[in-house]
Amino acid sequence: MTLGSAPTLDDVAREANVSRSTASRAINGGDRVSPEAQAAVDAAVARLGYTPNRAARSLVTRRTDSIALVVPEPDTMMLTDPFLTGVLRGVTDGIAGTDLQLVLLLNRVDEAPGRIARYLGSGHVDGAIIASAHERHQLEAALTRSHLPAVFVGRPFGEMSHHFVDVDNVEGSRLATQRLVERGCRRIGTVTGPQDMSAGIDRLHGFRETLAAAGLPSEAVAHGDFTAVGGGEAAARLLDEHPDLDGIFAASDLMAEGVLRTLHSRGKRVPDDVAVVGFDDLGVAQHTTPRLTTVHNPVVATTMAATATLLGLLAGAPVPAAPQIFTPYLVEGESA
Amino acid sequence: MTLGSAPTLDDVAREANVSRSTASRAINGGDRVSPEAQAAVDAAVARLGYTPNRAARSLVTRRTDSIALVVPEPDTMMLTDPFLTGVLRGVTDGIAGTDLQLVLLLNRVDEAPGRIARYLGSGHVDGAIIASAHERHQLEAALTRSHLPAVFVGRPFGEMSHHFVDVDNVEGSRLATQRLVERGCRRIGTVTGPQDMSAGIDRLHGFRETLAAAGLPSEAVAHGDFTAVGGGEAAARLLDEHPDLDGIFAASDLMAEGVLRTLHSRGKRVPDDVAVVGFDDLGVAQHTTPRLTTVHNPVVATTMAATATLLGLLAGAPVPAAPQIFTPYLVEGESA
DNA sequence: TTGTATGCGTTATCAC
DNA sequence: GTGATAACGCATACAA
Repeated sequence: MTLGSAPTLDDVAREANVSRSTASRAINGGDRVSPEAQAAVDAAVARLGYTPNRAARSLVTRRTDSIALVVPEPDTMMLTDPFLTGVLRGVTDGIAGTDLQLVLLLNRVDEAPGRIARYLGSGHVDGAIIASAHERHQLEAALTRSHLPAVFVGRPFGEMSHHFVDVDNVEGSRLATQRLVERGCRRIGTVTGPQDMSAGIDRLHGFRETLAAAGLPSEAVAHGDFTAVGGGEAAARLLDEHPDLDGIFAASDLMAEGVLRTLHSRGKRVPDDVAVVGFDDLGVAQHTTPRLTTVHNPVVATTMAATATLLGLLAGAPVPAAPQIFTPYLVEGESA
Repeated sequence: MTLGSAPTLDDVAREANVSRSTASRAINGGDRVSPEAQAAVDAAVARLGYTPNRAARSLVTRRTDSIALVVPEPDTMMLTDPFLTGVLRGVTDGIAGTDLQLVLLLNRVDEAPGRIARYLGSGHVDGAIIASAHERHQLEAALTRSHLPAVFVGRPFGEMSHHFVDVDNVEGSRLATQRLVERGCRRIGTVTGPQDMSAGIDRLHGFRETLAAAGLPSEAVAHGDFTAVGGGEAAARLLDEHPDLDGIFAASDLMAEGVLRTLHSRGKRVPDDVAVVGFDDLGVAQHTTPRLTTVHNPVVATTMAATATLLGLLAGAPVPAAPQIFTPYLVEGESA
């Protein structure tokens, strides 16, 4: 160990008066090492401030000890979505206690497609958590090809061969829509999420099913993009086509915020003229005027579960039989 | 190259009928390789789908080809700050075109301090971008000790030996405060950012200096934490102590949002009773009611500059003489 | 339980 | 311009 360079396993071994292999074993779990040797190595490690060289370890173990969090979201607006925050928090907490690195893979502005898929397929990470997947990104096929352990946060589109964890979006939108129905609304519309994302699709399904079951029409549908601005614009279109609307289900709180703004600017009182229910409960619902009635989406828990599944996969654990689906619940506000 | 395992440099060399050394040279810049050899190697690489093994390369080059983005923010609320979004975007765009990995280092909930400092000092990354640094994190000392190339987004506290890029916070808050003064406000207060962050400190300085220059008192100060909730609470305290306030400078738009909410709940009209100016212009300002007058904070540009500086450091470029300071500007809204 | 020997895939050195 | 060959730091099969 020359001055200035980091201590190596050899330095530790020398310091502890054992062989390199014994030092290695002591450091990695302590299997087949005498208590004395273990103590000597531990002491040497502490004294030298030794940290294993990740590259060298990777080279022989053929693992990188890092996982990727993929957010293939091309829209800058989307990044401000508290959803990403929750995902970040979930993954971060999920790998706490492990020595896994988190490599963040965001879509770059104006970049050619395929970079992320290529990266994932190139063995740079041991596994991946995929959030906010759009159908057009075609990550699923690439993932299938590369055999990289991966878990989706939110149901993927294609063959159900991918692992995923999700919130029950159909049930959530059912809760939201049912609330409007029970409140007495009879002309109910919805501002949907993107229809190339499973969350957007599922929440529209729940909406339609609930209204059908209640014997109410469900043709008042405007598509949003999970942003506040997009939600406001969708609400404007909705009101133009259906001026008599008395209830709106917005498929995300961010969009609901835009809906409230549009309603306000058109002089509609909430909830008296038009009742509104959102979806997510990730912080914005408490800050709207009036406070938003919404459906709680346990993003952090969902993402932590996804991370746990991925860790299991990496450890060679038996494959879970079915995806974990988390249950949403209604959160009282003043808007419906 | 056995089936299922990734192709190695040896495979490429064999396929191209050259030695491993030549293949390596051809792949890394093509210095001292004949055009024929280069072409043969390129073809082989394409045919095999070869990607260099990062661990092996790291081991010999002693570089990891990855940089860390450090957000030592313990408060969950803070993560939702659009500031982080901008930083993320800036770093991501800043390393576009390189093959650098982005390793995200977030503070974990309830974690013992020092993990991030240890990680940075352990040679796992080639460099680091530090955002949202609080004084108590003591990253600066650790960074100085480890000699890890690092660039702060936002001025650090201690010795000025660290590289950093910043927005001119003093000038920004001067613009904001001056706007209130010119509008006719005479009893002006501020909701500050955390006083253990340079942005929080500097914005308070600009506020005080401007009022002093205008011959106005500046004792109406309440400390916030850069969150909407904290801003609202600070505004409440401010109004309790100074009921006659006719202008408030909030040191961030998120806090300004809380300020507006508090003013609304107390029946104060904005801007007629109390004018409000924020700071950041990262998306929330356009969505408040009324639309917020604020100061544009070029976070993405700032962070991209920080990333560029770091890349220069890694490339052994001459150290920039002085930190880059970006200039903020006022953005018209309806609140002041 | 311990140590010896080997190889992981790459770049760098140095003869040719 | 090219190709052997030696590290880089670590984990592990195998012998002791």
